[in-house]
Amino acid sequence: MMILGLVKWMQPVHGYDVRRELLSWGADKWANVQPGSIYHALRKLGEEGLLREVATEQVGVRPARTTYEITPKGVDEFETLLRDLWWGNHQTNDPFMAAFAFLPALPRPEAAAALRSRGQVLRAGVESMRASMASAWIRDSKPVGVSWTYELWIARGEVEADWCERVADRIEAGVPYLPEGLAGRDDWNVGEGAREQNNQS
Amino acid sequence: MMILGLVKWMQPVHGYDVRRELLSWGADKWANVQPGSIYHALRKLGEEGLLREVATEQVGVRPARTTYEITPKGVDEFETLLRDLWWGNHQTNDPFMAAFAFLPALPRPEAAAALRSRGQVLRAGVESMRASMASAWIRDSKPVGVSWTYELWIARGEVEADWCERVADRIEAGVPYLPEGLAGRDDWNVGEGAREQNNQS
DNA sequence: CCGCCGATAGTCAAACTTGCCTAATACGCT
DNA sequence: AGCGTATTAGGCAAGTTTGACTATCGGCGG
Repeated sequence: MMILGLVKWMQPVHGYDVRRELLSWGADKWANVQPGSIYHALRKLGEEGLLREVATEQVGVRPARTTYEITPKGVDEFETLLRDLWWGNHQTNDPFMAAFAFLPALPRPEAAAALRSRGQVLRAGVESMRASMASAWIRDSKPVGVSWTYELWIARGEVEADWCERVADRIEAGVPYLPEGLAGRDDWNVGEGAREQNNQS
Repeated sequence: MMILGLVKWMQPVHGYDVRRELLSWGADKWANVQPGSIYHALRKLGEEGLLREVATEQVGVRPARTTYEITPKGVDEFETLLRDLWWGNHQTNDPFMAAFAFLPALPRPEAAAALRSRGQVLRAGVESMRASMASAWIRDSKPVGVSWTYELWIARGEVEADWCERVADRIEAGVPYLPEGLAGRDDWNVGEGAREQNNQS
């Protein structure tokens, strides 16, 4: 969990602070940390002895907020986790790749169109990140790591947009989905008109 | 869920078949579908009326296996989901990016070394995929989509390896993590030797 | 002055995942 | 023939994640 890292960084914090920071990083998109998970995670880390409750102040009639702090054991665990992530190469799982596996399930024109659209969206994203990086706000008020992250996203985005267009070209050109010798229908008769056919495993 | 798609593709199937296919795709790595999830998913899809139980044959004393088939409603749902994934641009969430956000928590030499290592691992992966693509087995016995997928992974891998090396260079060159004007320590005094210090948020 | 809206903190039950377990048969090895 | 291991199917309880919800206060437009 990277909640641990945040607590370490912001030292005495309460859940809501963590939530805001996480959202400001847009971390709900690229880490799997939705706001709802935070409090549970904090409590669980507390039970494991990685965090320690520091105070439980109450301002007015608002819900009491509990402040947490990291313990030495927590620091240890955090560094272990961090090194794991930095050194290990964990496969990134991409929902689009999952969908792409079902390529033959879409009519060719639609598949090509979708890919082209995706390519454009990616390029737009790249442009917007370029603009962000050029802006003074990012350069002067955020850690440099942010820019470097953007750089990676830009590079990935460009490569992927190129790929989308290349594949779209092939699909439009009618490149067959299955190799010559292999039995099976080339497309999955999308929509209706599906009759029984022999599919031996 | 992409289980739905598999059932549609392999028509009457029982859970174990789905599991094997999924594993043979390596889908446990890039989709979030571990073998244990499959049966639950099948049952749930059945309850929702997207799948239909076809038979429950029992061979010998083995556990009975229930065979499923997709319903028209299921086909609809599948196509909706598929289009969603093809057209929408869902952010891929990458655990490494999460870890990279904590860059200053690692000593510079280690961070640089980790990045270089990562770069090499990525290049090795790229090479192995290149080899796979060149091999006849892939070309002649798998859908072309597989090769295209590999192509994307190769491109991504290369771009990312380049990035790793670029960033490692910068880290080694001692580029500061924080912009000039900003208060805060440059690194997070990793390891020991951490004494209390004034960390005003 | 009043009502509406957003920010503040956090809870909760439901849904989803996951790793591990069972239990019998087929198969290869000595 | 005896034995160990892999394969075949699938169950299950425990852990995680999530989206929706509560309830209040400060400020702002009308």
